[in-house]
Order: sequence, then C-alpha cells, then structure tokens
Amino acid sequence: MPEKTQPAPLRLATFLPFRLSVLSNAVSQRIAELYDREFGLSIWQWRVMAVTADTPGISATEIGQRTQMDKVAVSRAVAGLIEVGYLERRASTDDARRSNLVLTPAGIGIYELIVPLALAEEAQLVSALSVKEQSELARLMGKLAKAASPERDLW
Amino acid sequence: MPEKTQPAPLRLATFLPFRLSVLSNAVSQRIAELYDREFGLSIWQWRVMAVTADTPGISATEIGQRTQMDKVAVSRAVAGLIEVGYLERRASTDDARRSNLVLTPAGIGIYELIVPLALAEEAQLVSALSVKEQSELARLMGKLAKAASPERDLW
DNA sequence: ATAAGATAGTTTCATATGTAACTAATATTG
DNA sequence: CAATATTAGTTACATATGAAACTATCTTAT
Repeated sequence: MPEKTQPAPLRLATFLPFRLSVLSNAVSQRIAELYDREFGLSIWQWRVMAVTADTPGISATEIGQRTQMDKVAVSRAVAGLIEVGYLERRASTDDARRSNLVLTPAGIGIYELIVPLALAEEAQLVSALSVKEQSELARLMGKLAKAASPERDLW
Repeated sequence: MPEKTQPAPLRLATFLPFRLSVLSNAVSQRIAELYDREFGLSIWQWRVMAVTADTPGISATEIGQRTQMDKVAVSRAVAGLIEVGYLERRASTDDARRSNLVLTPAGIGIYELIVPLALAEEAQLVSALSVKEQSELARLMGKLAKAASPERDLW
C-alpha cells in the first residue's frame, strides 16, 4: 500500500524571503538607530535628504522613484524635514503643482555629518566579506532584484 | 590654497542597507500577496503557522525566537489564527503560563496548500541564479547576518 | 514557607503606515 | 476653447505596529 505523499518541506530558516527580511531588518535597525538617536531622523527622512543632496531641486515624485517610497511617505518625510528646517520648498516656474526641494544650509550640515557615519556603519558591516565577496553579493542582489521586480528598476 | 574637503559621496543606489531593504520589500511583497490574497493570512500568521507545523506544541516565546517576531506580534498572530480556526492552544501540564500551540486539521490543510505555492515562488525567484550562485548568496547572507547581529543567531 | 524577582503572554495607548479621497494645476481631446 | 482626463501633492481615515504597563504563574533565596 502506498504511503501518503509527504508535502514538500519548508523550513523558515532556509526560505529566502524570510532570510532576506530578517537580514534587512537587522541591518536597517542598526542604521536607523543612528539616524534617529543622534539626529532625530526617520529612515524615510534620511532617504529624502540623501537624494536631495544628490540632486538639489528634485521633485517629490522623483524622490519617490529614487527611494522606492510612495508619495504619501515622501510627503510626510518632506513635511517633517521642512518643519525642522533641513529642507526648503521652492516654487517651480514652469509647473505650479510641483515644487523644487533643496536642503537648507542646516540640512546640508546635518547631511554631511551623517554621511561618514553611515558609510562607516556600512563599511563595518561589509568588512565581514572580502572585496570580491562584496561585489559578488552586489551582483547577485542585482539579479534577484530584477527577478523580483522585472517591471521597474529597483535601483 | 587648499580646496574645501569634499565629504565622502553616498549614493543611495549603492548603499547596502538601502539595497537590502528595497530588495527584501520587493520579495516580501510578492509573497505576502499570495498569503493574503489567497488565504487571508498576514506574513506574521504565515510564519507562525510554518514554525508550528515544524514543531507542534511550540510555545509563543519559542515562536518569537525562531521567527524574529516580538512577543506582541506573536500574540496577535496567534490570536488571529485561533480565531479563524487554524491554530489551537493546549494547556501545558508543567507550566500554566505557557501554552502549547498546534495547528488544527484545518490549519494543516491550509498549510499544506500554501507550502508548494510558497516554494514555487521562491524557486521562480532564485531561478535567475545558477545553483552555485544560490548557495553563494546564502553563504554571503549568512556572513552578513552574523556581522549585523553578532549577539544572537538570526537563523 | 514566603517574599522578591523573573518569565509567559496579553492589553493598552500612542504613533506609523497604507489606501482612498481630495485639491489644485496641467495636458489632451474634440 | 471648453470639457475631460492626468498628474503633483496633501489630507483623512482606518489599520498595523511597538513600547510600556499589566496579570498570572513560576523560580529563587532566605
């Protein structure tokens, strides 16, 4: 008599979506703590600052595309940053709906304070890997990102 | 005259914590949609079911350790699963605080329905990588996890 | 045996987040 | 040049989440 068919086994600890999620959370938490504790910034605000520093005059919509934040999250992060004086909204001459966002001098100051700390955290993290492994990891993550979200480029 | 020192550049798109977060979200969202749309389960409930299937009679605390969920999240997921009849709480003989959790027959049925679908999603995702790349990725993620959270084993 | 502490799990409350509805401005179509 | 549709961004509402307080039970030390 044939035995009952066993379902395929699934162990959370080897299930890629789970592992990715846990790893990402562990990493994010370390870094988020830095932004928050030292500078009172959320991770979303930090992302907005980073792309605005990179591209002064950027619009909220474009920030959303570059940071993978939805427009509500961008709106809230921007509002918070303006409130604390790190970001400034400039009227756009050609399209009155859109505004051009720039960091204030205070915002630039904070940004330049955070960058080396963030990079140091990252460096410490990846120092567990050889340089070769680091680039291999980046490559594999890129492939995976494309597979997970073929419709739009994740980064 | 020396120029003003430039701060180290930081491009979000190459910043590992950001890339990990975006990738993890893209992957999780695909899978979470499956659980939710087809079975009305949150990702937390799914995790609880997975470890309970693996270890019948497990306690809430142990579920938390294995899934990296905090105890409040476990409590809520368990409550929800009991409500829909997928999970059952059995009194523990030796410790009245703790309860032994087991899947009900209905819960086992759903679980066995989900497992192949979840594995298929994972398989499709990682099919972008060769077998060798898959194990390399797992290895690198393991190293990173240890670096990010040396105090406790992530998986 | 009993008081003090630790542990398992739940509840409460304050905040974060996502979805949908909304406002204002621009673009498109006939 | 209306009328309609689209887009940029905000607001409102409902739900999710996390921290802290709480209850009940168990452990430890005296």
